This record gives sequence, C-alpha cells and structure tokens, in this order.
Amino acid sequence: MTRAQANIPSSPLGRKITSYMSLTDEEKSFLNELERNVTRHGSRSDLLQQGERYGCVRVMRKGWAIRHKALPDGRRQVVNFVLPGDIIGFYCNLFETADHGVTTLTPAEVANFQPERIIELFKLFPRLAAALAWSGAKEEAIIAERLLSVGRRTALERTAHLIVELLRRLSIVGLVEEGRFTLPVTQEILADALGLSIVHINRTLRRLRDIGLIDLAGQQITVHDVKQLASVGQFDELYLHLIQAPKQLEHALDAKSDRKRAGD
Amino acid sequence: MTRAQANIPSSPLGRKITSYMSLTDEEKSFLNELERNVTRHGSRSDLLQQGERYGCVRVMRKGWAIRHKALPDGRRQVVNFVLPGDIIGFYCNLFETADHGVTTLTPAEVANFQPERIIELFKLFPRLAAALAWSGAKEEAIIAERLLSVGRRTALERTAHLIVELLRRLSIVGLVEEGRFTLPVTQEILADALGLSIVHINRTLRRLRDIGLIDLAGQQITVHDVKQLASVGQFDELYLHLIQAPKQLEHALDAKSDRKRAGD
DNA sequence: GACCCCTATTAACCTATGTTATAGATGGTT
DNA sequence: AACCATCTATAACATAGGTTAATAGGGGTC
Repeated sequence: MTRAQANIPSSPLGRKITSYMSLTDEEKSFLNELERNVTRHGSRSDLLQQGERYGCVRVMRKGWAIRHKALPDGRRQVVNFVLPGDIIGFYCNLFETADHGVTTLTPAEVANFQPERIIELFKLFPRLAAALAWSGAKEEAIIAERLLSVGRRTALERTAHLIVELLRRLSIVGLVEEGRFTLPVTQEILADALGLSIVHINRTLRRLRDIGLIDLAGQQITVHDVKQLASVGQFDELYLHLIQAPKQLEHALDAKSDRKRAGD
Repeated sequence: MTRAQANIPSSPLGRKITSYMSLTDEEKSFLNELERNVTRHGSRSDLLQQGERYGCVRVMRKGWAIRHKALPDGRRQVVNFVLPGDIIGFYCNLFETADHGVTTLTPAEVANFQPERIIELFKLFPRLAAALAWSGAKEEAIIAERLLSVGRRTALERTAHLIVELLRRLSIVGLVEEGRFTLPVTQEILADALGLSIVHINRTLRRLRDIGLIDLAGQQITVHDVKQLASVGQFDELYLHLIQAPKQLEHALDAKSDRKRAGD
C-alpha cells in the first residue's frame, strides 16, 4: 500500500485531485502538461507583488509561501499559507491586478501556466473545473476560519488553532511525522498571520511550551497532544472535514454530471 | 438611459453578470430558469445553519443577510454581508456540511436551485462558469480584505472601511442615493463583523459622527465625504477595482474561449 | 397607556495585548 | 575568529479595546 498505483499522475495538483476524485487519462495528461513549466525560486522571493499585473497561474510543488496584504504604512496581514500542492490564487487570475502579494518562505519549486488555460480547462474538462472550484472553496473556508480566529479567538486560542490547521494540512501531503513537522516561519510571520504583535506571539508560544502542548527546536515543531491543542484552539471538526478530501464530491460529479437529464 | 434594454435578463444574477459580460440568449434563459424558484423569508430567519447539510444554491434577490461562524461558547464572527444580487456561498455547495450559518437581516426574496445545476452549468456554459468563478474570487477578496481589517486596522479604521465597502457594493446594484443608504444592521452585528465589542462599536460610530464623516438616523446612514472616509479606512483602490466590474473579463472570455487554439 | 423586549448610549473600571528597549542566540561571510 | 544581520527572548510600561452596569429610547401588544 505504500507504493503509488501505476496510474497516478506525476503532478502534485493531479495527485491532490486524485485523492478525492478519479481522473480519466485525458484529464491526467492535461494536468501533467499544465504543470510542465517549472521554475525554481530562492527563499524570501516575491512570486507576485501587490498591485502588480497577474502573470501565470502557479502551483506550489515544493516549499512554502505566504499570501499577504499590506497597508500603506507597512502593517501587514498574512492571508494564508501556501503549502506544497496548493494552487496560488487560482481564480484571482481572472482579475487585472493583484490585491495581495505572494512571497516564498523557503526555496520553492513552482509550476506555471497561462490563465487562458483555465478557460480552456473550463471548456474541455468540466469535472476538473468543478474539482478546482471545490479547491477554491476550500481555500475560502480556510480564510474565513482565520477571520474567525483573528476576530474572536484569544491569542492563545488562535495560535493553537493555526498550529493544528497547519498540522492537518501538512498531514494530507505527507509532511508530518509523529506530530513533528518543519515550520519555516519566523515569529514575525506568525504574528502577521494571527493579527498579533511579535512580542505577544513570543509570549504565547512560550505559554504553549510551558503547558507542554508543543516543543520548538529551530524550525522543527512537535505537537505532543493534538486533541488537547485542538481543544485549546476550539478547532472545529466541520471545518476539518472541509480540509480533508470528501468522497461525496466524486459521487456528485460522477453521478450528476454524466447522466443525461431526463426531465428536460 | 434609465430604462433597461430589451435584452437584459430579469434575474438579478443575470443582470449582475451582464454588467461585465455580454450573454447569449441561451445563457440568459438558462439563468432565468435557474432563478425561477423563489422563496420569501422573514427578517432574522436562518437560511442555513452551521453544521447543517447544504440544500440549494441560493441567490439573494431582495434583502440583506449575513454569513457567520460561531464558536462553541457563542462568540461569533460575521464573515460577510450578503447583498441583493449576491450568490450565497456558491462553491460551498460542493461541501457536505456547512461550516457557517446564513441569516437574513431583513425580509428577503431568495432564488433557489439544486447544486446539480452547477455541474450542468459547468458542462453547458463554460463562460457562465468562468463568470461565476470570477464572482467567487471576488467574494474571497472581500473576505481577505476583512481579515486585513480585523487583523491590522484600528477600530476606527476598520469601521470606516466597512462603511465604504458597503457603500461601494450597494452602489453597484443602485441602492445608494447621494451617499445615503439603508443599513439594516444592529450594532451587535457590526461588532461581530469587525471583531469588536458592542460597546466599542458604539464609541467608534460616535467618533465618526463627531468628526462629521457620517450621519446616522435610524437605519439610514449618510456618508458625507466618501474620499475622507475611505482615507480613514485606508480603503485600497486595487481592492475597489476588484469589487467593480472589470471589462477585461469579457475580453478574456470572448477572445480566449471562442478562438480555436491554433498551436495545438 | 402600561408593559416588554430589544437596541443604543454612556460611564467607570479592567485586562489582553501593544510598544519600547535591551540582551542573547544563531548562522552566514570574510 | 571577528563581524554583521536576523531572529528570539524578556522586562517594564502604555493603551486600545473589553466588561459590567445602569439608563434611556422605540416600537409592538394587550
């Protein structure tokens, strides 16, 4: 069971979609071709700057990045973390200019394709389009949950929540081992993600360590008791379902899209 | 110029899309048919409860609603305001259960259709699908901007920002007259939208009144100087472009989707 | 017209978090 | 090994915004 099946596509995007929906060979090869053009970037490099024209649609193959928005005076909010396998602002590419920036946190490998391909994809592969729409909805759900965090959770709660969120998302792509994962993130970035000051994030992390919920060693973070951490962060199981792959999407697509509507 | 042209669809959704993209007759009649099933709801009624199974895809024809998320202990965050013409969580319907609730703030008229129709739409009308995708991206942009507000703007700034946002969005659907519009919202709801306490929202509104930026009379709010209010809220012009309808989407769709790709 | 519920308003007080400042780690570079 | 830039850590102090509580208005309804 550890080995990939023969037919699994090589693209991270394809692999991700395959985890909740079976793809035809045509769909797979379209996706593989989409991701053919791969670029490499150093740590802390801007893939997109706020106010810039959008270029390509990008898929993160390796590494981390952040999507962030800034105010004129420099205050900054990290909107979301881009993890391996994530699409970077899929639908945003329909916009003229970017309302946010994207910056790598680690050396990164990124697949690029032209936005026109999206429309092509919509015409040729409706099931893929729906799958990607689902993916986009998931991202919106994550952002909304972060809004709830920043608006209504205490510093301790929201920090705990974010750690659990990252743990879950990284688990799906196999980057967590025994509750331990790499967190290539400075405290400043955590602060900007959680709407806190850097000093207070430091205090809060210390408290989580003192309670014994987490261990930090360099960029390695270990979560000792996910259940308890999730409970501190009031991590919602519903929202968790969203992050993980729902089998029913496949059913919906297979059952509903391929049947000719009888009533009309 | 005040009269609608003959060919404009009667559905709010169709009218909204028409504002940035021309539709074929087939597309229009599909949209009109989508919105045939209209239901009416009282003020303060739940269209969707957090944790519930999704039912229909809904389009707001008349009235206001909020999308909100709650913590187990009752703390609540308003994620977004649903205004006339808005789709209520379009892509969310691909999920199994709702991670948020939707509640009307006024008597409302809502069009309902089955989520299967989305997939049908993806297959039959790729241009509509892309237009709706764009609409979804816009919503994500609004939520991300609110995250920036709640995370990094002061109470005064975020309140000013929200008022300008609502003003802009309502302008598009013709619900603002000389800087005045109806704000069918209690201070508790404003507080929940902005991550503030009800007392502090009250203080902040008072300050905005004292400065002379707004007038409140019952549910009528008047913005005297939008420019200045926008500047207090550090309202971003980029983000504004997103909210308003970009002509380039039409060009992208017309030019790119209808041309046979020569190279392949 | 008295009663109620809901919402707005304000004052007084409190606390979670921000700010400023300093020192110590860490890691890359010459 | 000395240097520099970043990052973490902590203390001391400041404040934006939260909490509690009390009052007042406004619109139903019996």
